[in-house]
Amino acid sequence: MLRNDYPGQICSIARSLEVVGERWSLLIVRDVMNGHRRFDELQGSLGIARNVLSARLQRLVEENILERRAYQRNPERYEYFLTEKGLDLWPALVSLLAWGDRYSPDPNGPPMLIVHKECGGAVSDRGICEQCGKVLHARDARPVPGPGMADATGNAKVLAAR
Amino acid sequence: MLRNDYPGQICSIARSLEVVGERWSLLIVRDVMNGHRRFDELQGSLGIARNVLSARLQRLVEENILERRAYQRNPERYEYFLTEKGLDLWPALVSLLAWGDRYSPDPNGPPMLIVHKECGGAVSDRGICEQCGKVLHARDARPVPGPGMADATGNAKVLAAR
DNA sequence: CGACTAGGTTGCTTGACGCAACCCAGTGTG
DNA sequence: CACACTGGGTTGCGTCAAGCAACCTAGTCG
Repeated sequence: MLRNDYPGQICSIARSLEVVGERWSLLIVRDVMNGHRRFDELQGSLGIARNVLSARLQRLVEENILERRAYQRNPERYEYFLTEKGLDLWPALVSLLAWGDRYSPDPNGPPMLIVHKECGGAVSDRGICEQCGKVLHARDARPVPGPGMADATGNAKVLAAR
Repeated sequence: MLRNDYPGQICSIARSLEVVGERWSLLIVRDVMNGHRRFDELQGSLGIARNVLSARLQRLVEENILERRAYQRNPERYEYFLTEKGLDLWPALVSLLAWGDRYSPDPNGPPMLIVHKECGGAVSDRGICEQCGKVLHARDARPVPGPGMADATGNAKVLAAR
């Protein structure tokens, strides 16, 4: 993927991409938002090489996008959680999702939908509830499998189980 | 940077990133939005290697995000323009811009601001005019150099001239 | 005649990614 | 007691993409 620097660019987009523009980074953030919190779970869901996943997680933790917490001792085992900074990537992910749905449509319909937890309304490309009109944030919404989601993928199972 | 495939991912975010997640791609789209339309201009502004820029432009044209048009003959010289598909990446770029401004702040303030052409209002992270409340699209807004923009960069000059 | 411009292409080197194998501590299983 | 399994990684190796500099082509300018 990307190297993580864009020398000479004086632009907040470039600065954002230095952090989350590396190959896999945004997909890791998306997966953690969808409830995948452990190393093996992420590795299986993404199909990413283990050494690369390890490097990305370290970077995302350093950048304060993820937080690594032990969920047991002896032996220590870890989970990754999104920080506020990580959760605030939600609008960008929603935009990319909407763009992908519009321009690379699945014949069966979108594989993933995002709905407003409070009222169940669909979420627009701007992260706004189309039913109640509220401007939403990561915690206000929830992914649900859409009509295009294949039957037996890991993602589908996890999403359906939530 | 990124390779351009995420095998096994059934997700519109992954599909979007297969197209625009490659290193430099989104920055090229941003630059074209900001009025850089020619090969050498893009190369200078971005500091990207010429062979890589050539490959990216070809891919973006293939994907119907950019359009290549001759602006003269003898010899033929070309410019690149955004298609509707390319223009529709604007909300995602605005989100990333806002995220970068919030979490990697420039001590002097944001280097680039986006304003609503019609009323001059600032544009929010959702691409909404904070003054008149309208949901905006690429053509409704315009970048202006912010307080953090250094004095003599190529970007600054171009932006100031618009 | 030589230099310059615009828009690339070619060749070489470096570094990131993918893959498989291995490691380690603790927990079952026969 | 030996053995396998789990979770969370690390190591080594080969390949492919990115960075850099040089070159190419068609036409214009001095």
